[in-house]
Amino acid sequence: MTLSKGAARAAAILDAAEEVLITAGNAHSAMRDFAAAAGIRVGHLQHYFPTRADLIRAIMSRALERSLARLTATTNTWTEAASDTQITRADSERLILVLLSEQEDPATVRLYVEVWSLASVDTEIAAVVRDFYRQYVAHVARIVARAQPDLDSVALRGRAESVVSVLEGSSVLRSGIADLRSESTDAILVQTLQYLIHGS
Amino acid sequence: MTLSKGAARAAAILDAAEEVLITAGNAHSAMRDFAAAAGIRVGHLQHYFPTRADLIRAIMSRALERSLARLTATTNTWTEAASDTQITRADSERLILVLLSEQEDPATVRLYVEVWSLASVDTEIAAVVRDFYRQYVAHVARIVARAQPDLDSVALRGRAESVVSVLEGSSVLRSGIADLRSESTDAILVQTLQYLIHGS
DNA sequence: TGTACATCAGTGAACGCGCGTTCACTGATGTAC
DNA sequence: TGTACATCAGTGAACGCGCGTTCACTGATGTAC
Repeated sequence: MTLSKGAARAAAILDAAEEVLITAGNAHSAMRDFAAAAGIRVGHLQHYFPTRADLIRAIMSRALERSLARLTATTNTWTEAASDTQITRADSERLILVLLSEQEDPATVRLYVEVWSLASVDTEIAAVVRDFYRQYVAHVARIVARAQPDLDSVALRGRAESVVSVLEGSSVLRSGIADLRSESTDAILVQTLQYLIHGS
Repeated sequence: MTLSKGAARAAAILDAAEEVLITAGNAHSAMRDFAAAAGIRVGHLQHYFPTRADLIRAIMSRALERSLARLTATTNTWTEAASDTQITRADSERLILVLLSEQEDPATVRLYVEVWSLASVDTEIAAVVRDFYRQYVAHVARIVARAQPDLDSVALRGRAESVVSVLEGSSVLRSGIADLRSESTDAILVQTLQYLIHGS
């Protein structure tokens, strides 16, 4: 589908602004920076995003939606048709490796950290973030359910939340923030996630 | 030990400033806010912390040192004398519950998130943060070593980093950011951490 | 014990700049009849 | 098919305020002899 001129420009603005946000951080990026990165004037930027908060919110919610879409796309590849078929350890290992490899990208982690920081200050972003994690956990719970069909919903939820905890935590540890990345740790992380998804 | 007048004031400034930082966030707290919270004038604040960056760095490194000190204090309670005695599952469970309960405090999590955000922008803070995690992981590795004396250093490091990952991730999930907190998840988190510390 | 002087603690006003936002405007694109 | 008008895309300058920092200053505390 082709976007209208306005929608295409809005998307281009978000692309450019997201990059600015990733490199400079929320505190150090100004409307003038966003506009310059998009190759337009500030007034024009405001034509699409009237206030700075509007722009930041748009960047963040788009990024979170994209993360969810990517997760869904990844899991869909190994299930084509029936969504109630059992999941093998090989399936989940492939998924885990995809998720971990995404964390190699510093930009993604940077954006997540800014989102967490903003969520404490901007109630609209806070709502979007909570909703994102709710969906994220629900999706993982469905995966766990297909690995361990006998678990009840409370146990599924617990395991799904733990899986997401491990992933979010390791994204911080493995990123430049803590700068701790080693193959042996990756192996144990995979093992731990398998433990959660498939049981002991 | 009693502090000199200057040192006491500096500590009081840091206390007040930390609270401002926690409630307003780095982006929304000004030198005037820090000064007002400490009950002094801006010029006076600058007498102790010449620039804003100096103040922020002091807040952050003090907070991280405090975290490490608390961890050390907690583990020391169950080992009094000999540091090479084996650790029981009861010992480590107690430690885990202490660590998880600290995450109940929104202020701690808020500060961590701000530290992560700042580390991407301020190279001095980045160095402090990396050092903090290095020490944190090393400490946890020593605990794991006492639970599984037969593991080699690579395996210890992997397990320690995974433990810290789980803790950092769950702090995000359990805080107001994702707002996902349930007893069933706590149980599985404890189980997962035990799995890492004591082996399967 | 007293005096002179340096250093530290604290005040208060001002500077200058970067910021988000406002506003009046021009040009391009669509739409009704 | 042409014209009139509304809406959308985009420009450019200006405003006003909040910010970190500077600076000259006063009062308190310490220290040397």
